This record gives sequence, C-alpha cells and structure tokens, in this order.
Amino acid sequence: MENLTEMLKGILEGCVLEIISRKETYGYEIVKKLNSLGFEDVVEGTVYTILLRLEKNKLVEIQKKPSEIGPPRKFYTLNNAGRNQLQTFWRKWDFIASKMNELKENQDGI
Amino acid sequence: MENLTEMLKGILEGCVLEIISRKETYGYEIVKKLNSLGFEDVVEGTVYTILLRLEKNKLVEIQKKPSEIGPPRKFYTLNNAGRNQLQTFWRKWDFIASKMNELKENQDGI
DNA sequence: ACATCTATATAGTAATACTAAGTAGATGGT
DNA sequence: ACCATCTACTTAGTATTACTATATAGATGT
Repeated sequence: MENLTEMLKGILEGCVLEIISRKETYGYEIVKKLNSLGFEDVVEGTVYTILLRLEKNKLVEIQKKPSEIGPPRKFYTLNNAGRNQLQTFWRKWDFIASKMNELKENQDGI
Repeated sequence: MENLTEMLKGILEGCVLEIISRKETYGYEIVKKLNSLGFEDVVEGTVYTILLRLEKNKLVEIQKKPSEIGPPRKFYTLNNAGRNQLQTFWRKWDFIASKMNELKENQDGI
C-alpha cells in the first residue's frame, strides 16, 4: 500500500504499545512485526524515535540484554501508565473508526 | 472524546473530501457537520487550512455565492482529481482499519 | 578485508492539526 | 447608535509526529 505516512500519525505509537503489551520485545523486532503486519514502509528510525518517546514519557520499563547474534538489545515492557495509555489509545481508535464508518456508510448526508 | 488531534492527522482531509462529495458545501457548514459527526473539537481554522490546501492542490472547484444571513460563502465541489483522491483515501483507510483490527484481535501474537 | 544481518541512536525535514487573532456581514436587543 | 451574537473566511505561528539520512557497532560468513 502506497504512502500511509500521514495516516499513521497518531496510531503508530499505539501499535507499538500494543505489540509491547503482548510480550517483552525490542526495537528491531517491533519493526519486523509492523512490517509483517502490513506496514511495510515503517523503518527503524521511526520506531526508535517512538520508543525513546515512550521512555521519556515513562510508559515503559527497559532492560538491556546481550544477544547471541548481534549487538545488545533493549527490551521493553509496559508499566501501569503504559497500559493506561494503550487502553486510551484503543478507546480513541474505536471512536474514530466508528465515526469514519458512519461517514462512509451514511448515504443520506451526515 | 478527549484530544483526538494526533489521530485525526491524515484523516481529517479525507473527511472533508467525503463531505464535499455529498453535496456542494462551504467551510462553515463543513465545520458544523464534522462537529455533529462527533469530532466536536474541530474548529474553523483547521477546516479552512484544509480547504485552502485542497484548492492549492487543485482537487476542488470553487464558487462564491452571497448568503442571506451573513457574509458570502465559498462553495466547494470535487473535480475529477478530488474524486480520485477521495477514492485513494478510503482505500488507505480500509487497509489501515483492517490491519488495526488484526492487531487488536490477534491474541496469539502477531 | 569486506559484505551482510542484527541492533540502536539522532539531527534534520515535511506534513498536519491546532491556536490565536483578525476582518466582516447580518440581526436583534438595549 | 451601540453592542453582542451568529455567520463566514483568513492567516501567522506552534506542537506533534513520521520519515530521511547517516552514523556506530556486534556477530557471522566468504
């Protein structure tokens, strides 16, 4: 799918939160997961800036661990604030998605 | 719904295109429609900048008409490029919405 | 020695929604 | 006549976000 950049604004961070909530993971792996989900053009620079933002906003806990196949990894887990943020994200997403659906389906005007 | 700003990035322009596609309309009316749709915090400055962008990108035709209850209105209609853009918008939206749903529902990881 | 894959970091850019302030026409109340 | 209110459009500046581009570095294979 071509150039989703602008439409990913505001939702990519939520995707990252959701992925971290599933299991402890690290940046490089998150990029691969987003790519295999279908967001093929999401690159490392984008995800690392999101992760640094999450850290700055104290939504995650971090543990550095060595890797056997490359440089050390920074593993992320959500803390309570992060879980709250994720819940808020999905509430907003569901709201917007329902409104968009309303807009798209309502052929009688709005 | 609180602060949807960041999540509206990339989709608000599509909403405006969709609203215009339904019937010839003008900025102030578009704001009211977005508000009644549920995007209550969308204000005039936001919509007018979008409309000027649509005009700059040659996606709309414009006709100025007098109003009986206030200053003259700028009425917008989509041209062919605008209709194409709207179609592209919905394709992207559907793609993202389906992926978000996949992400949310897939409890077995991604 | 070099390429490749893994892994993180960061300065700078572009795009977008929002803030805030202004201008102006029409109507109604005082 | 004056002011508030609703209607209606404009625009300079700001904040946030995803992306670009580049850099650094560990491990493996040729």
